[in-house]
Amino acid sequence: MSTTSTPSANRDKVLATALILFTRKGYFNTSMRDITRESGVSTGSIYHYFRDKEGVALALYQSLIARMQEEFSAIMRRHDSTHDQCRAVVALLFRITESEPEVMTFMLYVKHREFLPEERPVCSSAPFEQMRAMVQRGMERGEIVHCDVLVASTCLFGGAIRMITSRLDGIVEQPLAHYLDDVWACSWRAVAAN
Amino acid sequence: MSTTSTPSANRDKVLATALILFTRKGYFNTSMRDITRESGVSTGSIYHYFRDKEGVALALYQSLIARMQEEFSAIMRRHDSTHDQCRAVVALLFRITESEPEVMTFMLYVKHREFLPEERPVCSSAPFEQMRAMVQRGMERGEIVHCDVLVASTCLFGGAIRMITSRLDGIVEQPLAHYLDDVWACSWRAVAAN
DNA sequence: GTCTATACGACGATAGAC
DNA sequence: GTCTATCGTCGTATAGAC
Repeated sequence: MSTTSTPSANRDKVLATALILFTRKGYFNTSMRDITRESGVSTGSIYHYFRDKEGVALALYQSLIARMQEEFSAIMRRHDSTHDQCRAVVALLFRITESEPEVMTFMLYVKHREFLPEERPVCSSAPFEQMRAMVQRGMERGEIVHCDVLVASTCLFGGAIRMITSRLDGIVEQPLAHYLDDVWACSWRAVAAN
Repeated sequence: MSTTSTPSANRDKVLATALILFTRKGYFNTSMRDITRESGVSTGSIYHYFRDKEGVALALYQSLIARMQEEFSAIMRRHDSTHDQCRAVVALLFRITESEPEVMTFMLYVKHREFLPEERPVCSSAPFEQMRAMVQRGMERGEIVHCDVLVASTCLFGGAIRMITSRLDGIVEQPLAHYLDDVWACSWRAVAAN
């Protein structure tokens, strides 16, 4: 019932392989030959589903952004206060970082601009706009100090996001769940009203 | 009086050109041909000074890290309290971001690991260790809440660093100086004792 | 839709004269 | 130290059979 009638196992296999290789070795260090070898799908088939190498990266990027957007929307429905919404976002990001590090790496850490020059930068993508919207709402409700929304949202999530990239870099030893309470305490204190 | 007797104008020209091109188009989108064309230095000369393309990137990376390290050391000498030291660091980073965006881009934003696999990630480089040392000291003095040093330093600087990357991405409209007071207020509140 | 074989261009790096 | 000319490799993408 999706727009493309046959989702095709091969197409998915290519995307899954690309996610692993792009995050492990980088986009430019991954050749189409690598993808054919690791996925077991032939060159011809790959070019049947995707225009070119960039097309593979684009499809991957958009599918991950869309997934994030849905998860964030679910959080916004599930929680009332800005405090609870934002904490749930951080908890979700921490959880994904541990269970699917490649997903997080590709979202936050891969320099899409170098191979997807047409695409908007991640930080202006839908999920990041949802994060800013939550903060905006919190300001209107008086939960968050009144100041520039961009500043507040950057400071609120900046620590957590840097914690994630540090973890992905191997600087942080323990699973992120171990730090969640402390990080959130600092983050919320940075912007909480009163 | 440096280790290499002749610093050579050509060598510097190559490094300056590489900084511009690597940050503007990315390392992999920049060919040695681009560097020869833009710098006006011939292929032969470049390979006289550097082992290979990676050698150019490495020399550039190390010179920028060294410069940062010196500037941070000067800050640590000039200020006493952790509060003042850390605020000076943020102010410095904001200033460099505006006056030499390529330097900041190359330091924070270029994925060195993809083309300098042997090098330690930026976050474990000397300047970042200096930042953690400042926080550690602040904790011992009672200026900063007692908690995991990594968490505190990540939360203290995370907002500012994300502000910088947002600015480099074009998300932030105003020069960073405009946000310095607000950002620092949030950042310090996140970790300040009492 | 899937495959193999291959064309073609671009790149990094070298050789060797000056 | 600097240059030009060139080599060999590799990677993307296509052609065309099944």
